[in-house]
Amino acid sequence: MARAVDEGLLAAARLFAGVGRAELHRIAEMARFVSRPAGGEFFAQGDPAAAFFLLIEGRTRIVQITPDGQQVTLRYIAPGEVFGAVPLFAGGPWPATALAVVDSTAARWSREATDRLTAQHPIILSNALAIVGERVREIEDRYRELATERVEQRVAHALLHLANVTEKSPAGAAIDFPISRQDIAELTGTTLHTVSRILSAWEQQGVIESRRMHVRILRPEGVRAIAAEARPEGRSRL
Amino acid sequence: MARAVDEGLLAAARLFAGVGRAELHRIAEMARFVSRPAGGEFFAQGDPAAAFFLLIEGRTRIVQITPDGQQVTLRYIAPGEVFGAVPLFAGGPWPATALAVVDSTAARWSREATDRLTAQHPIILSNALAIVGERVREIEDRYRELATERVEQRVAHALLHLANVTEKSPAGAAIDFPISRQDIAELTGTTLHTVSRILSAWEQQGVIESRRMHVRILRPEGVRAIAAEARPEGRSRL
DNA sequence: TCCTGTCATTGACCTGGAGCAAAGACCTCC
DNA sequence: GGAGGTCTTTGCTCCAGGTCAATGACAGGA
Repeated sequence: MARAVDEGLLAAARLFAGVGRAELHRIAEMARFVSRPAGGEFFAQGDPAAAFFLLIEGRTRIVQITPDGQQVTLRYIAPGEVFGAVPLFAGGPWPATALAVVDSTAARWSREATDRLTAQHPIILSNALAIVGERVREIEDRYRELATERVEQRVAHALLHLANVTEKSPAGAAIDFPISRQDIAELTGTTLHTVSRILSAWEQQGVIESRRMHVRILRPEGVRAIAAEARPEGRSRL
Repeated sequence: MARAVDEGLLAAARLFAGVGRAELHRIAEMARFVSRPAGGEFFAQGDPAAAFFLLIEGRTRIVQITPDGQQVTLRYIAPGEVFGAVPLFAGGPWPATALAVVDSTAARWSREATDRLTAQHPIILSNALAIVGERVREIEDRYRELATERVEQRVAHALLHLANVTEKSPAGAAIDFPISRQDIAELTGTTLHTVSRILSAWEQQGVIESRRMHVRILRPEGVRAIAAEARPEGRSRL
């Protein structure tokens, strides 16, 4: 069990950009460690927001649960990313639940620690603003996708994002954590059945490779083409 | 033509909460006025973000335009609300366009003015963080709606929001600016045809009253009932 | 008053993808 | 190895809502 935060990770985190090495050490000491097994939760929708987290290891997803039990995944968190900060700053209860996808460990700063942090290092406040601003942009993009694109395109976008496929990417990229059809459906606003059909089709075309709880992109440019696809006729048929 | 910002409005704006009266005066002087006729734009998607705005008068909407020309409305801005701030803090170009719905006037602070502002009044930074945080929450809620609710419910939610219907509301509430079926469609991720059919039905049931470019809610509780309406059965596991 | 442009309504049709159901394919633990 | 649980695949059906098309209702300008 880790006793001290890896300061390298802290230094790499955008939130702490501009903070000195020595200060970083003190900041690290203000954090508490929290570990959750796969499926466990760091915080639950409805509980009062009383801390923010920095994921150290593992993978976590932020999920909203509707009154009738449907789950909507807002985002996946990778190590080095901050989560839970928005509700802390905006006030009110957690609007969503943070679920560990695999065994995960996070550093946790309480509200009091956060207050001291921002008071002593105003730079953190502007960093946070930039980070949250970027989050707004991302979610707005996802909103636009959901409003205008067809399921197939949204799934393509999601896979590219989850597999960290960028402009300059290698030939193949795998999603490096277990993910089910259901998970992808909750992330793209569709059903596991539709996701299954889509992935089957793509696998037959050879653009991806997929086993249970696992997806690997074989031809990123193929997936990217589907994601960008405007509305060419007659290519449906899954 | 207004020469000086109404300081009352500034004082009321959350962004400046906690700033002294005298300081407020100085802040007001740092602003430039911008007026746009109905249909005009304050900034355009793709241009570099170089300022943030506070709407003084009128009504403005933030719209994203997709590569194939579809428009998606992200939000409507009422007087007293800040817009354009997120891209300014997050960096990069405007991710959307700000269109005046009716003749509108805004106060505009340049990037330089903003830098001075936040340097002199760190409180503004935390206010901004809270505001942006709330924006995240709103857009996430809209995202969840789009992913899980049917068109009719989304339109109901949109009308309630645009007409400022709250828990404790009067019997009837009108949307106090001109709005077309197309506008509502762009806000709810559907088509003007579907909106037209829905509004016609509601009008026949007497829950709303609607003329060209105009919608009035007659029975808020009726609209709210539609907004809350659970999906036809579908008891999920869990 | 008519003309023209914008907005709204409605009917008819079609389809993407949700819902349902049943049958594999794996995985883990006795 | 077998049993039971969890994923996945796939065929079939169905319908909400998108698309197409035509008509109607206003409004402002000349």
